[in-house]
Amino acid sequence: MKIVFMGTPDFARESLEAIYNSGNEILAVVTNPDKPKGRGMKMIASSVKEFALEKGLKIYQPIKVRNNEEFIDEIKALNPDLLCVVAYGKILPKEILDIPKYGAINVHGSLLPKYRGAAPIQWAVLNGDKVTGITTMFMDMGMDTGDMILKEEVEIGEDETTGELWDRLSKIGAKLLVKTIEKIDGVKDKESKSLKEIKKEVGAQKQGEDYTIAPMLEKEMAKINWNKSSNEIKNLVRGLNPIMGAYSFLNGKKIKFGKVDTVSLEELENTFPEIKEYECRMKKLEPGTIAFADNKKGIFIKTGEGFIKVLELQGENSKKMDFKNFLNGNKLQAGEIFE
RNA sequence: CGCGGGGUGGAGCAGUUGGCAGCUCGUUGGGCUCAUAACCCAAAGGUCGUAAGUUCGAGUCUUACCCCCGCAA
Repeated sequence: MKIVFMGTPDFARESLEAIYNSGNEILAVVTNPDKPKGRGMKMIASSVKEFALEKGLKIYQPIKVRNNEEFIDEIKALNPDLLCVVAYGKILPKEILDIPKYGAINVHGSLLPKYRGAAPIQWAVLNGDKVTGITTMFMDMGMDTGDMILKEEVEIGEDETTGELWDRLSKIGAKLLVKTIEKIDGVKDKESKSLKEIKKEVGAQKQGEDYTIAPMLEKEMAKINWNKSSNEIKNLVRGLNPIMGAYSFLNGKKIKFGKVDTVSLEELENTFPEIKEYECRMKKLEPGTIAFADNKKGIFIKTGEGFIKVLELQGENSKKMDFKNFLNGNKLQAGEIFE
């Protein structure tokens, strides 16, 4: 199969690499333009571009694709069999989706029709879902509304972060994409068939109507609301790690949380037997209050319902570290309150 | 030239108006203990990022350079 690949971040790179290694021919790679990024705002190439450069693949980096005749003509001239889109970052117009003979396919990081949209993986973790997955589909004009081809379920670990799940899904997505390509390639006499017939033979299924949307994450949501339950806070921390990072202020300083775990009052009493007599007082602590800061046992914070134990955190201008190291250099007092 | 922080014993940090280099943890040895990651005592370990300058004297002030990190995604 002669393929044009479109994608941008590391998530897409896995897929590109898998196609590259699968023996299919990559006619061109389309990725977002380099962006000023990082310290000093240096221009940084996307992960996909890096790989394409490494392998000497043809690269396009259009600033816009809609109404970009020149770009559209170039893709047309390549005469691709298939267009593979993985986290490209731009909405593609119909005239591009219609170019390839056997359609445009997409890898999406959820079990469609759940979590259509920009941040499916993040929302699965934020919502504390136990299961999510990968879906491949034929693209149409809607946002992740195309007919589904293959699906693979993935369990989400209780302590898994968005970053970890992201890594796993990018590999599964790559595998599934290659399988999907093989499936389309396996259709007999496909040259003489219409796209509609091919879809039918591949077994593409319409999505149900019970869809949900996973919109882009907003900056404000990263601030921890201590009145929420321990579980909700844990999901927030997991879901925003390592992107954005859930944070809170202590004495005017921003502290980001990398890893936390939920702790019930009972578990806290087992850890600190001496507090049994103060049980009432512990219950009355204002959410956000540091109940204990012990360099062996952890940092314990009261929430709206229960407590959380902080395992990994990051101070201002500092890097992420475990609570032990953090407490060596930063003095936290029980009774101090996060805002 | 996007904004900002920092380089001090193995780790995380403090170091005041320039005057013998400190804290917490870890490491090693010893003690206490039925026992311990707990407790007590002791020890080792730093040419304070590099180079130059100011000074009687610089971790601390000046200049240049190297390296690292945070914000933003």
